[in-house]
Amino acid sequence: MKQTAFCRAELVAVLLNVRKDTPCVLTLENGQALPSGPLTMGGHSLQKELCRWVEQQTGVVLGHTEQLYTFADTQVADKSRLVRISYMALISSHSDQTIAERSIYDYFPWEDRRNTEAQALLQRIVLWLKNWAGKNVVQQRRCARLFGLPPHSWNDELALDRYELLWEAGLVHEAKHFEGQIQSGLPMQADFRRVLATALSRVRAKIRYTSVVFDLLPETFTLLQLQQAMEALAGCWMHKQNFRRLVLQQKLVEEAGAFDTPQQGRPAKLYRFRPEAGQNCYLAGAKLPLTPLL
Amino acid sequence: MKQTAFCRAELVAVLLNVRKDTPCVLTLENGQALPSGPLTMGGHSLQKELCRWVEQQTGVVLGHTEQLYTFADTQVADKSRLVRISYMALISSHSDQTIAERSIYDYFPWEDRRNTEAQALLQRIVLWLKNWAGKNVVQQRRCARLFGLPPHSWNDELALDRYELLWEAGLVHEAKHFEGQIQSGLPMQADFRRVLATALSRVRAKIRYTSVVFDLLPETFTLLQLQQAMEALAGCWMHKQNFRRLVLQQKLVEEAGAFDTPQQGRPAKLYRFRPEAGQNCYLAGAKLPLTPLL
DNA sequence: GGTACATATGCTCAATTTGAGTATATGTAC
DNA sequence: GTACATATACTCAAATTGAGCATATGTACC
Repeated sequence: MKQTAFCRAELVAVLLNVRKDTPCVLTLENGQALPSGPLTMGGHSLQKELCRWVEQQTGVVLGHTEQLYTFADTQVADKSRLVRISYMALISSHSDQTIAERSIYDYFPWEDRRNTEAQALLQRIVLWLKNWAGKNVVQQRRCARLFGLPPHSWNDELALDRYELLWEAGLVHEAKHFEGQIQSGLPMQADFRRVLATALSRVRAKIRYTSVVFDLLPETFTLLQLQQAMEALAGCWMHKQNFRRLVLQQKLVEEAGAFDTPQQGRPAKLYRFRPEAGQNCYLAGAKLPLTPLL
Repeated sequence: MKQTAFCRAELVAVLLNVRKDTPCVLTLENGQALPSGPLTMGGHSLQKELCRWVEQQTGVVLGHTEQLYTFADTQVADKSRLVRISYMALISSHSDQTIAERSIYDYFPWEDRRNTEAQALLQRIVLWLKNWAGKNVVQQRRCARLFGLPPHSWNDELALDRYELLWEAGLVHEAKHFEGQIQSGLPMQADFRRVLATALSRVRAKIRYTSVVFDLLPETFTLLQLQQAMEALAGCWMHKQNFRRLVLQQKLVEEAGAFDTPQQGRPAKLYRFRPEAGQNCYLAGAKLPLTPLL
């Protein structure tokens, strides 16, 4: 075994947020970077350190926080290692801090299946991939699985895998052999976009079987707001009545006793999350209660 | 922001394996440690580095490998940070390497709900916890949720959370204020047992909705073997006929054309995993097809 | 050959859960 | 009070699941 290596360590944060029907991320440097900073010495857990540090930097109070992934790049300059520990944190959308946020889908347009323009882009991507895969059956299958082609159906949780595939296929700016024909979302510095893709995959998986969506909502909310948050994150439409049934039957929420004050239409009841429901709610078994494709 | 901190970095590996009906882990130092070593310099990805390093050390070829969690302990000696990046890797049970393995349930006896002795232990743990929680409603609820008391049911995926709760309650040796009344599984050095608990939780979650179980099985296997691997990991019995139905209906496997040669009983067909099935199989929606509690 | 055993495999059926609607209620703006 | 927009209630067939019984096919031993 080789000698112990000293290296630098950094924390990277993906701060997520939902504004009405858009999932947002806090970015720096004109949308090209995620907040990050060196790991300091001291007796705190990484998680606590991150929270404190983000609060100092942005004034934002973090909700659910979770570690994503640790990358270890080799620095070209001195061949030393740079360890990047990435975290995802959810911010309640009621918090009125003005922070520079962008839609996650600015970076992954193909992930928003509610947007018809983006779906046209997806068509072009798929064509390119078909060409890229050529006669390689393994890659053909991979493309089919990841992009929901014929035998398969679209799986929103595979956002990270899709990004990695596009990277390999040279379809994103960060790729080594980028081929610039297709407008494939905003690029970011370093590995940041990959970290963001990791966060998207993770949060999409987690909203299904935990109560993390509620960390993105204000204290009280309507069922429509809840549904919109889910739709924003999952990037697809859901069946309204069935969604309500799912939520109410499981007693995940309780009435807050007040009503919404909408611009139009009948005011909706306000609800609040029932902490007794705990972490394990099935806000959608494995499949989301989708709306039928038009 | 403080100055950049240099720190040491280590890799830790949880190597998992299933022997008939027991989930095993490769350990060192008489079961007290997990294989670990310093992160070396060099241009490889962490994952590749880990694989190569484990192969060198143990001669074992790794199947599915995945990052678990990164811990950052503060060293007492010089106040520097030690970053530990932990990985879980699955080993096909056909590999005939003789490696020193222990049952995972030696470390977490309460997690094996197939074992009646262990369930007696669980009774005692729950009593202790009730006493520990006292009148603190939050902790009472937490205990109830994690240990499947009245309103809740047992959730095998919460192994990590349970370990953390026991740690806080001073019921495991590693805890700061350990109270040694209850024989609560073998202890390990440093954070290793926590890393192992992370792996257990992770693998239990993953076998439900991905094909990782197959990485633990030999090339061809019977449906019973598949079921036993699931049962070993989940720590509970499953309904045989319904399990078969689930697997066969989804076409996750194909007949290998040969038969098992058992000691007793009718020989079972051998199957092999169908790679076309891809990663996303629902080997159990959210709930496992359990056998009714006698 | 036949009996005991042990496991594999096939099949049934009621109870739930899901998918996709239709129908009705209750607010605002004009 | 009419148009609109959204909320909420309820229905019903299809699919999935939970639990079980029945039958098939092997070995070991008399």
